[in-house]
Amino acid sequence: MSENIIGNVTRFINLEPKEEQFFTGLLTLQTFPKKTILLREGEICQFEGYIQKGCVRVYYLDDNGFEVTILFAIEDWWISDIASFQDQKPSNLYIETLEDSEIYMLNPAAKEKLLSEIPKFERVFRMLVQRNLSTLQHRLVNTISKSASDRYLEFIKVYPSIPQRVAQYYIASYLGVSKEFVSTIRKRLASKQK
Amino acid sequence: MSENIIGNVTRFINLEPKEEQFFTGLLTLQTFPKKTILLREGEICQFEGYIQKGCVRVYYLDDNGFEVTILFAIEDWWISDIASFQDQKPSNLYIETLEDSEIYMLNPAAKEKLLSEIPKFERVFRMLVQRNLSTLQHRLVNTISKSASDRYLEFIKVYPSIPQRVAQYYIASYLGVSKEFVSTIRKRLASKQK
DNA sequence: CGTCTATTTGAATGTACTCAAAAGCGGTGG
DNA sequence: CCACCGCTTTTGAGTACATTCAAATAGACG
Repeated sequence: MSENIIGNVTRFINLEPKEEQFFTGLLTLQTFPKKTILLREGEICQFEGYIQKGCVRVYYLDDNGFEVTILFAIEDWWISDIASFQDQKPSNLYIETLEDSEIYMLNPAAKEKLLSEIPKFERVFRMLVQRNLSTLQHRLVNTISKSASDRYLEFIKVYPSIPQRVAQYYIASYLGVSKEFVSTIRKRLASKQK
Repeated sequence: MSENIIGNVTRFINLEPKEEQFFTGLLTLQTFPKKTILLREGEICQFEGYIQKGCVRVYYLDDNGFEVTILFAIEDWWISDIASFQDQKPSNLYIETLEDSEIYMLNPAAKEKLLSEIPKFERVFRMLVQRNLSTLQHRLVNTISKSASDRYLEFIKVYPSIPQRVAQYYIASYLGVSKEFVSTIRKRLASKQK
């Protein structure tokens, strides 16, 4: 049933059977069709979500109305706008499903209950934020110091399944290049001339 | 004495006089000359530091040995490699003073004591990490979607004091452009033609 | 099979980079 | 006080990487 999310959490902390039950009792499994917007700019994020099945992206609309993809998330990943969620303040991000998805949703009240009942969950959420921060740091450095084709290569190494699952222009908006240029990169790589 | 750091913390939580004393008792005020490396790649970060006076930068050495500045920090900012500090694992960042600096240092043992004694400090550190995350997200989006001169303009708006305090090539390594190009940008801006 | 969307291709352009050299600036010693 | 040295910034020429725009092709879905 909810094996995966337990597996995810127990990478960081151990749980008694009772604690597992308490935790899963606080979650709601929701299903969303492809292209559902789970959060939009200006809204307050009311969930931390664990993706049981599907694919989601988090993006930002820049000053020119251009979408910049911050993050792709697939099975076994968590998604949220944590700043908006924690402080209950308006988000400046969008979160959208790219496939039909099943997501375990944890709302603010449930999270609070969870943390006061089983404080060691603090660690789980801290780890998630930290990993987020490290990933983002690494990505910023890559964006600054690597060529687009190197970034593409690293991307398909880190997310091997994504290129088959999402449209190429989403990948372009993640890499920070035009959709045409992703096509050019792929052509070059295919002919091995890098 | 330690007014500033108290002011910083009490933006997030209220402190009784006793709690203030307990907190400041855990800190060590250290002074470092310009160009001191406080943390280098491979080391484990043993501090969270509050800058009382001075200027510091956090940078990363990319695959070509090129420095990418992640962050500048001046008075009233905190610095650390939080992932390395929390998990006591080797860092991949460098932290270096750019001016003679006075920094309140909090070591892992002291932080632990602080949190177990005054749990509401959890909030302070959570806010710091979150702010970090938001800033980094914003910076990534800018790096992807704005021209170098727009990024320069935003930089001097956010850090008005930095250009006067640090060498231009540090700013270049923050913006993700060559040092020569920062010079070109400045020339263009000076002649108002953007 | 036709329509809509996504991807590819190519030409022209622009933004930022590299390399090399010159100029500016701050400190130090004669 | 001036001359020199080292470090930083500026300037310019040539180049590379990535973009825009327009058009052609390919894929997906009803």
